[in-house]
Amino acid sequence: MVEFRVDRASGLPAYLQLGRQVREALRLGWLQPGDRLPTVRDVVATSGVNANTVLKAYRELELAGLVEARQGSGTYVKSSLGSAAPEALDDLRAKFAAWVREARSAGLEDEDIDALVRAVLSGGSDDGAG
Amino acid sequence: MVEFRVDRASGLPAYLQLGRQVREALRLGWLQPGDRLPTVRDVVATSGVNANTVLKAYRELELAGLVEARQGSGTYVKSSLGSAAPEALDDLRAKFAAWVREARSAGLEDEDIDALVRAVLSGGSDDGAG
DNA sequence: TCTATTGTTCTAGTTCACTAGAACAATCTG
DNA sequence: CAGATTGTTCTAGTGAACTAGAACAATAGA
Repeated sequence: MVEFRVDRASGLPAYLQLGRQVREALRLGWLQPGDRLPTVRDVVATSGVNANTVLKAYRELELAGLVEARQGSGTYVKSSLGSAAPEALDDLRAKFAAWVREARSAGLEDEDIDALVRAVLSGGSDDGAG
Repeated sequence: MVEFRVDRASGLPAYLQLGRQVREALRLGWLQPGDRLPTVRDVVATSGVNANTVLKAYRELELAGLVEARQGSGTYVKSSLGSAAPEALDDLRAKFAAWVREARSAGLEDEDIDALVRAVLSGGSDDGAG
C-alpha cells in the first residue's frame, strides 16, 4: 500500500505530488500491475486534500495509461514503469545511500546534498575537467 | 553570472524556481558575497516571466538576508550558504556523477534515477535490511 | 546637471489550484 | 434484492500565481 505525503509548503500542487508519488512507486517497483491504490476517500482522510484534487491526480494517471479506475471497486495499477531489474535497483540504492552518508560526514547539510544532486542531474556535467 | 532556467511545465511557480536556483548556486559556491545577480530586466528578457514575478523572487531572497537590492545598481549577494569546503564538493560531485553513469549503464532511465534519489533523500532508509 | 540603468510601486485583469458540498453511478457482498 | 463501498460529476466560490503596462525613485557615469 502506498502512503501519500502531501507537502503543502512545497509550492507544488497537491495533485502533481500525488501523481509523482505513484509514478515513483511504479519506477521503484513498490507498485505493480494489479495493486490497488488508496481509495479517493482514503486519501482525503489521510492527506486532507479535497476529493476533487485526488480525483484529478488519479485521472491524469489513468489518461497516461498507468492505472485503471473501477467504479465500486477501486483504482488499480495497470502497467509498470520500471526499466531496471530489482537487484540493480537495490544495489544502486545502497551505493547512493553510502554516498549520502559520506556527504553528511563531510559536513554537507541536507540542502547542500540536494543542491549538489540537482546540479548533476539537471546540468549533466559529469566530467571533472570543467 | 547565474543563468536562470524557468520551466513552466514543472508546475512549480516561477518565483520559487528562481529563488531555489539562487539558493542552490549559493550552496555550491557558484555565487559568493558581492556577486551581482542578473538584473530584473535581464531575467525578464531571458526567461520570459514578468518583472513582478522576478521581483517577488528577489524580494524573498532579500527578506531571507541572502541578497541586497541597490536601486540603480543591481541586486547583490549578501551572505553565503555553503557549509562545505569546495574540494569536498568537487570530490562528492565526481563520485555522484560516477554513480549516475553506473545507474545509466545498468539500464536506468533518468526518471528511474530521479525516483531512486528522491526515495533515498526523502525516505532516509539507508539500511538494506528494511 | 543630464542620461541611462536599475529597483520599486501600482492598478487591473486572467488563469489555475483548491475547497465545499451534494448527488449520481457502478460494483461488491450478503 | 438491499446496503455498503467506490469512483464520478456538478456547481459555486476563494485565493494564489501570473501577466500587462505604466510610472516613480535612486544610483552610476559622462
